[in-house]
Amino acid sequence: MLKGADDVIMEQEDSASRHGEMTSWDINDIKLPQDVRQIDWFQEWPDSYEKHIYSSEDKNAQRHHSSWAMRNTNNHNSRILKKSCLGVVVCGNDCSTLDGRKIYLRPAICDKARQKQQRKCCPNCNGPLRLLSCRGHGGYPVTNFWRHEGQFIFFQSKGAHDHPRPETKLEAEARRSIQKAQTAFSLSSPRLKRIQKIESPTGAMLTPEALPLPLSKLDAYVLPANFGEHLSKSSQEPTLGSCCGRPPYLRVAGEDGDSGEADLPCTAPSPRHCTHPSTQHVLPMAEGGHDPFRPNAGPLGDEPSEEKSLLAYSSSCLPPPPYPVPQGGPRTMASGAKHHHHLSAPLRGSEGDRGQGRCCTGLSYCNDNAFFNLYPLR
DNA sequence: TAATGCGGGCGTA
DNA sequence: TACGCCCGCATTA
Repeated sequence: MLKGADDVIMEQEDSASRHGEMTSWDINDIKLPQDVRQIDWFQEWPDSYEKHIYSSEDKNAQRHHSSWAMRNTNNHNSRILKKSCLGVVVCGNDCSTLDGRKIYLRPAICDKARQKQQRKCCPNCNGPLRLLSCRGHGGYPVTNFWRHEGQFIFFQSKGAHDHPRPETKLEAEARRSIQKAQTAFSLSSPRLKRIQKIESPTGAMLTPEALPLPLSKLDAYVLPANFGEHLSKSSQEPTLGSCCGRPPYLRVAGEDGDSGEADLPCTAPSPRHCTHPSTQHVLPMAEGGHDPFRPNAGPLGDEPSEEKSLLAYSSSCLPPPPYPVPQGGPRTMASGAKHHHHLSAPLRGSEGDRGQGRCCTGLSYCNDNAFFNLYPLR
């Protein structure tokens, strides 16, 4: 079913790759070819030594997008934009989810944000996070070059990523959105506050009844429509949240004055495996390969609505193993992933941090991070 | 708040 | 000189 779509996409990619490989230009050439017969589909995961020519109308190309975490690098050449790969953020404990998947988070692009990110905990086991640097280009990070010339945008990558793929930008953004939404939710729901006040100190779970309304409201103005759709189905799936202590939505109002960004060290006892039941709810990205950049709109890739739709977010810690994997497309993922009132389910089953109080005490941001991982969307 | 782009500046090969 | 990298600033979402 999904396979067919993937095959088509793969063919498009192959075509794009072949086309790119056949080009003889170099990004540093004084003059780049202007007799381009065929522009390429936008490549979300360019790897190795690839060259592509995109339409200048291609929104993704215009924005110099990449699902790799690429940061701007000053090459003192205003004509050629250079970016270098930041690698991937992994769990310092090398933990695995129940189904054996590893944690591969997207490094924050902003230096400051990245430092902050590294002080946070593994969403799966609360262990320390570690930045796995990219060394795919002669020991240096893989570099991507972008150059706008006339109707085209020339892209060239140098080096082959020697690390797994991080979550995509949209996945990372979605995770943050969830965190914010969750924070707003916890701060704006008097009823929840009251319950939190009563329950949280003991680590006891909220009653499921306390959530539906605020949650649906949250979905309405924070999450994309289809995002809510994802969530809705999840309510039917049994989940337990006992691995990392209190679930994210149980943060006590005012617990961290910094909306969940407290800089507290990870206190997890280095579990090698976090057997959180819900980690089985893994988006089968490897199969479908969610790919918001896929050319479902053609080489122009001008799909703002598609881009904006945060549908089918997999758990941020659950990238598509084994990597690299074939890229899929929005269509392929649209059929899956529906989680929603799911949030209420763990409330019942979890023991909270009563028994593991030290696991995540005061680490609400860990739990925020864990949100997506514990309740991945399908 | 973070992503992104730009550009100055420094160190190294 | 090219390259990698750090930093600060401005803009944008």
